[in-house]
Amino acid sequence: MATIYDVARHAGVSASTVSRVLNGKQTVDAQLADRVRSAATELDYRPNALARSLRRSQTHLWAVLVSDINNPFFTALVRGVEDVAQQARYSVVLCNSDESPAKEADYIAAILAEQMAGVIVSPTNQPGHLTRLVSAGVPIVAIDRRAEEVEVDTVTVDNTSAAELATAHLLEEGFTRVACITGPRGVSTAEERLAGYRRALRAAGRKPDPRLVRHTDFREQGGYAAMGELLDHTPRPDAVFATNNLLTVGALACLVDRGLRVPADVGIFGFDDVPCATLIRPPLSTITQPTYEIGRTAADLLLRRVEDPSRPPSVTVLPTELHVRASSLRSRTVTSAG
Amino acid sequence: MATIYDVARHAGVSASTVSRVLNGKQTVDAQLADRVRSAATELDYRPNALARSLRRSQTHLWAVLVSDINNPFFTALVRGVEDVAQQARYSVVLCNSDESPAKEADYIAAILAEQMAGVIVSPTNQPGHLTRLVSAGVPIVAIDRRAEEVEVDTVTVDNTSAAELATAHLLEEGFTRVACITGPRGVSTAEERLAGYRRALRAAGRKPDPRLVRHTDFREQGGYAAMGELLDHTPRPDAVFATNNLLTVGALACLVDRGLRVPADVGIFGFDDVPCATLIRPPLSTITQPTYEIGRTAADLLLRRVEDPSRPPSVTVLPTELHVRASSLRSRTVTSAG
DNA sequence: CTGTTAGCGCGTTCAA
DNA sequence: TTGAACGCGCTAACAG
Repeated sequence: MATIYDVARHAGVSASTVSRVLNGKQTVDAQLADRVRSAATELDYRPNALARSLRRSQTHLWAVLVSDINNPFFTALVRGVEDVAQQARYSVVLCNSDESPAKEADYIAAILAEQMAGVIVSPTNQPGHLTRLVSAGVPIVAIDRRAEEVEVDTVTVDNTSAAELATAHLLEEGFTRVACITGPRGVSTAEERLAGYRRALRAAGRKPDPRLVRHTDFREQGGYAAMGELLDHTPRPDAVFATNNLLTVGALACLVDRGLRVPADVGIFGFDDVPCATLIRPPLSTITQPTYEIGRTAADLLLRRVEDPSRPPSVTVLPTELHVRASSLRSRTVTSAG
Repeated sequence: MATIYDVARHAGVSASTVSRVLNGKQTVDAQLADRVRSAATELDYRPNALARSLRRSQTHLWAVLVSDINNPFFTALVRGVEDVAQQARYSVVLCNSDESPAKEADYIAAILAEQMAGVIVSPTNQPGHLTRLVSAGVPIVAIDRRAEEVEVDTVTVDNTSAAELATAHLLEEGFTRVACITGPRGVSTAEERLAGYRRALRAAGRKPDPRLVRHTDFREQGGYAAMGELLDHTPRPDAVFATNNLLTVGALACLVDRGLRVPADVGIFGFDDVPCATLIRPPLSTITQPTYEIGRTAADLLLRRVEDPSRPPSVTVLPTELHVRASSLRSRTVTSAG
């Protein structure tokens, strides 16, 4: 690999001049600049990012640290991040903590060690993890979940209201024993969506029944098991609100395996888009989030923060959409909305 | 951030001694080593990976460069890579070329600039792309698709035979106008699976009809459009073999939208696991690949190549599984296999 | 406007 | 066994 000195020699100038030209400093004679540029292309010169970063103590790498790489919600979001990043000449790398605090810690160490220029993260809220990044001055934007301990830019949706709407819809449809399968305690999305579920029940004059609530990990397997438990106990639910796409799929799979009909035996309402939603019968009622926009917005915030690290942290709440389809309709014709 | 000099001062030794201790060189007095280690933990010293990499001209970052981050085949595979990488103390970052040669070029430039320690790639086979990595001496393993131009370690499956089996099954079921929806020309998986389809037809004494073959991009939208075209032309297929999961989903969505029954009107056989496969009715017949194993194997090969760059490139062919389900069964009861 | 000099933080010679 | 000196490739002071 050619270094900046090779280019300098080739163009008959000093290394600093090469550096200036290649970094677009306007204080170089036009003719010299041309010589430098042609020397650079001739030698196929590519600046050593390591050396540059060491000098500037900053890279042009952004990390997107997600809790589950197999969740299409997160991968869809990456697209939005990439589009913004590319325009600002950053590269985006995806890191998968796999819901494991240890892996998250490893990646945070790597992000720190590699001095990455910014991080977009769906926090697992392990004590100290994000603090480490913040105190190192790494620009951070939290997505999906709220970060605890630290105040950072956040892009999220109104989980509580969306969950309330979905649950209210089930109640209005005439379901009387509406269960909720939600994620781990302490994860803000799991808590907020559960809170919305409870609020809807209270608003309808019902008392939330703790026996109808299950906490589990945000995985298909978790949804499957939780649904099974709910069906095996009293009161047996006649509808279920699942607070994430994987939970929805798992719950549905459980219902199918037990030969229960949806929505005749059990109604179901899901959160997030489900892969192949159009192919699943009956069509699933879901709350959807603007995944691409979440990614874009987070990336925009990251850019602004890189420019001005002192700006006060902001919280952006993006709108959700309620899609009522057949899976949540009691004894009515199938309609479609949203 | 504390530097190696801070630690040295704190421990009353020189920076070189600190370096030696922290890199496990055995030539340091035990007592001194202890002092160094406690000084390091006390200052929460974390080596600057940039400086270290600049010096060693190598990072501890692996890149997995895939053509579609939304394809679960690729994200599932990453898990296998991660497990191997973690044990060898590498971090894995995922880069999404999004089937765009320009983006792939950008990421390759970044990989080169950041001097990443290794790359696992599903090549788009753009002229020069991989060559650039190879000539820079970056260890590479190709997955899914074969790399052209360059000879590199490759992990793949026997696409031709698997496709032949699937197509033969459709023919044996009595389908007479079996179509094939495959990926872009020049992509080895698309070509090989198409070749297997043709081989099965010939083996059954049929002449492959070019009007029943469609090339498109490996996207759901592509599968949808291709299926639509096939249905709008003569001869109208009574079965379709789709050579990738997204194509399968797209084709199926098209059939559903047109009110066609599967498999009564049109039979379907897919390649790769389809998300939510268990929830789709009728259950889909598919060829599945050992995604996790592909990731593990590729990572193992990468490790070996890092250790011994001179080792001759190898090709690992992993087994596929044929899962015959209802979508490909003509006038028979629904059974399940595999 | 240009070149010389210095140093980012580390690992690795070379002497001692 | 240890420390001093050097350089990885680059950018940012400082002079000229």
